[in-house]
Amino acid sequence: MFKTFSQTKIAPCSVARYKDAQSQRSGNPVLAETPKSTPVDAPLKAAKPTLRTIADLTGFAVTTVSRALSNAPQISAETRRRVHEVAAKIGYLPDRAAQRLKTGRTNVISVLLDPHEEILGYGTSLMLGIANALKDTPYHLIVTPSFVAGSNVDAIRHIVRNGMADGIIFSRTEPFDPRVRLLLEQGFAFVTHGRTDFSTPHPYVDYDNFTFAYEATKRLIARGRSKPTIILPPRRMTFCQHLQHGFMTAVREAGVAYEIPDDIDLDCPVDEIRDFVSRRAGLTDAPDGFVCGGEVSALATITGMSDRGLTLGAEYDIVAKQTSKLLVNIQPKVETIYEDLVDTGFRMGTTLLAAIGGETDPEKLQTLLKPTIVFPARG
Amino acid sequence: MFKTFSQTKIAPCSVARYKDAQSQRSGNPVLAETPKSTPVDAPLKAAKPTLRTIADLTGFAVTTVSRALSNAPQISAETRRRVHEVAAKIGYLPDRAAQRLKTGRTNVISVLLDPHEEILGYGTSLMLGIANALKDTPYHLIVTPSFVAGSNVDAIRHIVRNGMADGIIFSRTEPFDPRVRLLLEQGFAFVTHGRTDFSTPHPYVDYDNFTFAYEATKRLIARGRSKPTIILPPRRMTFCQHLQHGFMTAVREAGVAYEIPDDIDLDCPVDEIRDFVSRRAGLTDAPDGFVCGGEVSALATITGMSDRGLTLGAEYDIVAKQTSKLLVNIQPKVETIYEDLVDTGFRMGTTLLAAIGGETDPEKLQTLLKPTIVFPARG
DNA sequence: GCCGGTATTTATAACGTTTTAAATTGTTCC
DNA sequence: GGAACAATTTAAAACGTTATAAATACCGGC
Repeated sequence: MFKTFSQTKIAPCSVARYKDAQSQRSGNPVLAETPKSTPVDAPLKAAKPTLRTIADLTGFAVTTVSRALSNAPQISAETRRRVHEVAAKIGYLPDRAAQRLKTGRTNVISVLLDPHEEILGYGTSLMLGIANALKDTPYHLIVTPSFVAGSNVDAIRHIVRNGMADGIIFSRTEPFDPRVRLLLEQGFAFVTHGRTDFSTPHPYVDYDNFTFAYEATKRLIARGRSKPTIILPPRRMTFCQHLQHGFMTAVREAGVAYEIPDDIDLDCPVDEIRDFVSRRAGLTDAPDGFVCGGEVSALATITGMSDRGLTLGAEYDIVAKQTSKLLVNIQPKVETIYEDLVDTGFRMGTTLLAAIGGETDPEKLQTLLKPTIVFPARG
Repeated sequence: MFKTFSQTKIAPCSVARYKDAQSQRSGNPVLAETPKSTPVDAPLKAAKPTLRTIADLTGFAVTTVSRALSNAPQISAETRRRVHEVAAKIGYLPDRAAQRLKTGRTNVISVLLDPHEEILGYGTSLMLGIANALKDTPYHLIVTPSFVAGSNVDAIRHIVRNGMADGIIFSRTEPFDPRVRLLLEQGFAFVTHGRTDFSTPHPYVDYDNFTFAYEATKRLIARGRSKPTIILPPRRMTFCQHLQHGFMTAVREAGVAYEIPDDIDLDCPVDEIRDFVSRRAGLTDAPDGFVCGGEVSALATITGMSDRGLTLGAEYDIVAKQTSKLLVNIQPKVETIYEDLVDTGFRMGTTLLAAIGGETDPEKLQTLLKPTIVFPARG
């Protein structure tokens, strides 16, 4: 089970001749200079096959080959078969640049990266899901960071203005999000993580935060907590209202006391949340149940309460939104409701592809993911 | 400080006519149909200016304009000035597709995304940094996920084979990483986060994990801990050896007992680490000092120890690598040494650009980032 | 006023694809 | 045997840029 290592010598990465990283692309039609060449990876950079190559190989004209590959109707079945066969054999892949130049389609999806998404792999999970949806399509995923948090409308304007992508994905929407307004006005394909209050419908994938907050709060009350509270995201974001609404509904139904902290939110630095919770716990009428919109705030809450000598499960309970394996494995006493961000990304990807493909039915472009509630047996 | 909200009605996103997300790109030379048009964002999708536009406007030939914009030497100063002026005025931006088609350069950097990077914003921080380095260049950042963990050599082969990018960025290198071998063989520009043991040098940005582990271990010993241990990454990765080496050096120098768990690593699920720590703490001769390579493993360790009734700072200490604000703010008693991943990404970006630009001096393409040690005064 | 030479500009072709329009082949029918 | 027509295939042009090679303007010197 345990092993003692002898002190191993780390060979320093010796610095000798340095392989020129350039010198590619000299249109050598045969094989391009094979470098050291382990036999395995030798013939990689062979002459890149084009439509012309297939045309020469089959005897058809370039136009015919192009048509055959795009399965145009006027090509005979036999021709189509033969062309596809040869294309597959020589590993033909259409040149993105040429296609883009000719058609104006970029085959690019742009995902806007908010600095806030740095935390806890939110952005990464979403991207993984999106990439999964794009897997067997010609689409590439390019990430466009907005260096100024919140307002990446300039980045969007740039993408639209210069045709940098066929579609845009972004998160953290506000009720009258200027990004959504801009994209609707320009008729540019996009999908958001989160809804808006615009009267014109637009593609989105959202998590049902109302239900999350409602069920979470109910659970706290069912466990006998008499004063629930909720740590909300910044007020300007749409899903803040959904959370609040769900929380309030459960609270009203049960007729219990409650509290909504006003000067703290999920975007606050972790220590501020921790200190707030700790401070509040020291005053009278402190809450004994927490709905946490994220795992980090849940951890901050636990620490803050623990600073007052209060223990989770004994003096108070937490129900948190779970988006990774972090929280539940570290502190199993926190109850959670799961939001699958990889799946969310996947759905955003397919939704955007549908929108780009011309789908206009809002039914098919709007997804509200219901949380599945699986609380452990009452402990 | 606390505020009670009245139960707000959430207006459901009404579903009416749905704006066609397509119907772009009809080569309207003037302004393209202005949709609803808030006066602000109206003239966005104007006819995209090309070299031809500038040529017509200035009276020069297209070739001359191209040359002037690329600051070719044989263009007269006055011409260059005039062309730049007009280009700026009409907001000219060269067409990426045309440039790529003609030159073969893609102006694309590909970052490989390992599923393991999902945790704790590792990937996102790196990308943010890279994007920052690419900010004022024509380069775009495309993310290429490898769906099978660890071996994304196929993804790389695809990129190289089909000229999908000008350079590649990836992490988690192994001493004789097949990805590095492939790219060196093909003479393709890349930069890694982490070193290898190949005799041919290659561009990298790495964190000095030897020093990290050495200093962390020394700190534990200085605090009076008599049996340090270290939770290492998977053995196959290069930086595992660096960590181990640093740990062992400190241990040998001090002549203290130590222990290296063999069947647990940083990639293990959090609960496995927690359970392992807890189990071990229940046996004899348990370690009383932990060097943790990541924040998550540190949290797992705290919980595991806490399950045995052992408290951080009292019965044991932890020194962990810190890559976010999470850990220190949640549990300030953990001492940390910081690794700035955004900065790392930034350096990887500039390094790769240098490599693509033809730089071959290993001195300029290899960076080893020294941790700055700032431990609080002994408490 | 013409020469050689340099400085500057230009026309033309090409990158690999798709689109438009035209050409070729095959078939049926009188 | 050819007209009319459908089924296939094809040639040529275009997307916006850069590279090659050629043209033109400018200049001093004689």
